[in-house]
Amino acid sequence: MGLRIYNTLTRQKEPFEPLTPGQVGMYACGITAYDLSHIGHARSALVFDVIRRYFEFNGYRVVFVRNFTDVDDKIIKRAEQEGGSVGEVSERYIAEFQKDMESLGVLPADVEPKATEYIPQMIALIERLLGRGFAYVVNGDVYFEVGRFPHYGRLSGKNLDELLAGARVEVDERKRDPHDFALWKSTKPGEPSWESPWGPGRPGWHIECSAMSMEHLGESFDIHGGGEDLIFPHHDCEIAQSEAATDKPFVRYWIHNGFVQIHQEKMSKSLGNFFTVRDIFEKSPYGVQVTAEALRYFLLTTHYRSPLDFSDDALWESKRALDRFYGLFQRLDESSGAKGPGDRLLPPLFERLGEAFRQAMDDDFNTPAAFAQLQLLRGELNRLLETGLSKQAREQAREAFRSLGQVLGLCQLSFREWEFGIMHQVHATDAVAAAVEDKVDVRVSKESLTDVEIEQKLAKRNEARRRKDFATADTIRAELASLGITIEDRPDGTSRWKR
RNA sequence: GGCGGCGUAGCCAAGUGGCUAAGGCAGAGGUCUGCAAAACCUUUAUUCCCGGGUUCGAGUCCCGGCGCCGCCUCCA
Repeated sequence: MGLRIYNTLTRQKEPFEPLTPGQVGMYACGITAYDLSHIGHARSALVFDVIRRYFEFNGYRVVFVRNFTDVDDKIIKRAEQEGGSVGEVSERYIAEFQKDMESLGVLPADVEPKATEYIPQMIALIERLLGRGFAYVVNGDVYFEVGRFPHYGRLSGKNLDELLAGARVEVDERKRDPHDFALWKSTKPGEPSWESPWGPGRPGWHIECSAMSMEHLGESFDIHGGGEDLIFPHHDCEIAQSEAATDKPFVRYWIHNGFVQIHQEKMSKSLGNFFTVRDIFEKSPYGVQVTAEALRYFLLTTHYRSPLDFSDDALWESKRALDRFYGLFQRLDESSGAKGPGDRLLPPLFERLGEAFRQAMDDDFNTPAAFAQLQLLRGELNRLLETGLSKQAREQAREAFRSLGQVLGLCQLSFREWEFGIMHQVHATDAVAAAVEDKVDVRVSKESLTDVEIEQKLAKRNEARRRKDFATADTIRAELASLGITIEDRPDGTSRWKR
């Protein structure tokens, strides 16, 4: 059936047909680098990361561009506050963003252009617009004249009359229409500026994405996306500028992700109700990889276009769901020497659930439905494990999760890297609060025993169990439990353990 | 005021005209176990915010309510 994508432009799902067979050009609006990224930024980055991974999973050659806005009012303001230069501020927060994305397992884009490195392209584009009569110059500023572009507002479904009716914009007397937007802003004292045919200044926000995307992907390309708040005015302005300049359709598929909310309210800097990605990692009682996977899982349990309510409880619920996967991976790793009566059932199982997984992802990247297939596969394998699977079959099973999980960036760790402990008895939020309050690093206490020491204690315990000395056995188990180590006894008298 | 979206079990969340409404988390009972843990089995929505309508048939389409959210200004 093939991939179908919900296109904001047409407000319906459409079959995906790339401009060039086998290739995909996609551009995602990245961050304005003036502060640490919050979970909302992470969601957006993750959504496009997964979309990109899924295209690659399907064998497309993808060119993925994600930009950085490194000059704008907020960065300038921040630089004034911090006493640094605009370049220092933006460089710092770009580095922080990249650090956060690496923690989260969001792959770097193929190109990560910065606005200030594309000034010549922007100037060229503005000149084109001036030459074609879509823009005008006023005292060193250049504005795009929205009235000249017949479809302005098509993406957001707005028209100029409606916009005016609800206008909350300050009317700038120099503009011919209140909705005309700046392509080039003349410099003010103390601000960074570049030379241009209209005097020193800096680019408007919208023009940078048009210039950078066309530079790397061409005047028409497949996919452009970002948070849903960018639909208007940002993306409508991009369409207007780009198409006015080229007379070509700018983008074929517009993809927008929904917001992260806190208590049913938009998470945003201006509302002050945000959690940074850094907060999550710092407060987490788990290591980076485990926290990242829990956060990824959480952010993908809701379809990308729906709002997603963030809470600690919901995040750690995702962690618990992942525990079940890694518990299975641990069992799959054990060499029991079983013959494997269930082996022949595996190929059709992988076939069926793998196909269902692809169908889910094909349906506008329906990650929640795709998760359901992985969970079904988990259940089936747990059952088959009881009937018996050969070592080879178990390796294939693990590989199936690795392969499908690759698309979502999940299930890639070894079970020894996963951390099961700590949250089993204690409520997640309490544990986090306790850890923060007591300044106790929970991870330290969990790692206070080496694998060898654990094995030694287990050997002592199982020796006691053989003597039916259950008091001693239970004492050892309690001791390990207090260190965040869980014991699971096997039927044959041996035991496995989890951190 | 204009535009758009959402309302499915205790919680999270798929499903957009047709077999018995996915899946997860949490809960309950059971199997296994010395006891646990894990896993497995059973169990949790005669019903999809409310009221009409279209249809042989609707959670799914239409109309009208109610509630919530977003955009219209920088914003992922």
